[in-house]
Amino acid sequence: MSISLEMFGDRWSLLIIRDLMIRGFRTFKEFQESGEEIATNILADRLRKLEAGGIITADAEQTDGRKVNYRLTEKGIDLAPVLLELLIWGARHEKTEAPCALIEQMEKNRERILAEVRRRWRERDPAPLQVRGQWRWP
Amino acid sequence: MSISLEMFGDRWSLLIIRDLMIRGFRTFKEFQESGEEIATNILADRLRKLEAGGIITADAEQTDGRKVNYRLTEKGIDLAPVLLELLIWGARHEKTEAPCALIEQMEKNRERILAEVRRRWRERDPAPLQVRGQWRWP
DNA sequence: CAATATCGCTTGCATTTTGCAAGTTACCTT
DNA sequence: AAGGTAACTTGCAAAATGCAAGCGATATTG
Repeated sequence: MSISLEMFGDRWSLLIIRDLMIRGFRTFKEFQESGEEIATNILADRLRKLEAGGIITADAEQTDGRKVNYRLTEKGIDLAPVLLELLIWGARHEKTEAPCALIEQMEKNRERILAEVRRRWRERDPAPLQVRGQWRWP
Repeated sequence: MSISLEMFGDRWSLLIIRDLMIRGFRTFKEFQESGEEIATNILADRLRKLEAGGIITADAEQTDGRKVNYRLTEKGIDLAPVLLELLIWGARHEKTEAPCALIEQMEKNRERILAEVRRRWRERDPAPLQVRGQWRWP
């Protein structure tokens, strides 16, 4: 029962997936300016590898030929439960900013949050789940 | 909502955690000989960092002063849901060996498997995880 | 239409991390 | 006492990463 080292073996891939899934990122520039400080050569390399691994797709935008839209595939969006559990764990064990209510929220609403993430993906809704550092989930 | 790069930012930490949690590994030598081909200096470094991060403990064994027993802390065992979701995802998307039954097993028995993992941790049961003797985790 | 800006990269090189083989130290067995 | 074993450490080579600059294809502006 092995762990895919394709994304969990490096520092950036999972952050890219999270940003696609939760923050609603779509373009190279958004990743570049996200404050994560990822170098552009590494970003290009990781996007290439995630695409090769069937986790994201890269399509040129219609209205602007320079832009490329990156999106999660079904395989990619199926990582939502992993991400959610990871965020729950992080909130419980790694945060100092009173996260207790948040943890309860996330655990109680696990299925609802996952459903919402999947709905957004299906409908190509680009709005982030997270707004200005605050959770929008009721 | 950030992802802990302490373990998810490198190639080996998560494998070490999995081996502690599921395969029942306890000692340096077991990791060394697990077939993962991790270099001993890196292994020592990762064990040190996981300990510093509060995810594992390192205790000298009573009966043999050379041996060190590594175990997950509560913070560490709380990663079980993450691991399980990751294994489910891997089984669904990355395996060729007829995993359909296995996926169903894992998804249907999610809570039972987690309970079993936690029980073994609580009782310090070193046996690798099996589910009702039906199948093993290689 | 020409000049300029933007987007998604690539390139060259310095720095950091990793991998490999060979020790080293403390402890255990005979 | 001699030899083996467990858990490391060390030195050096190889690979991955980070950084700054540049490049080609659009798009926008004047």
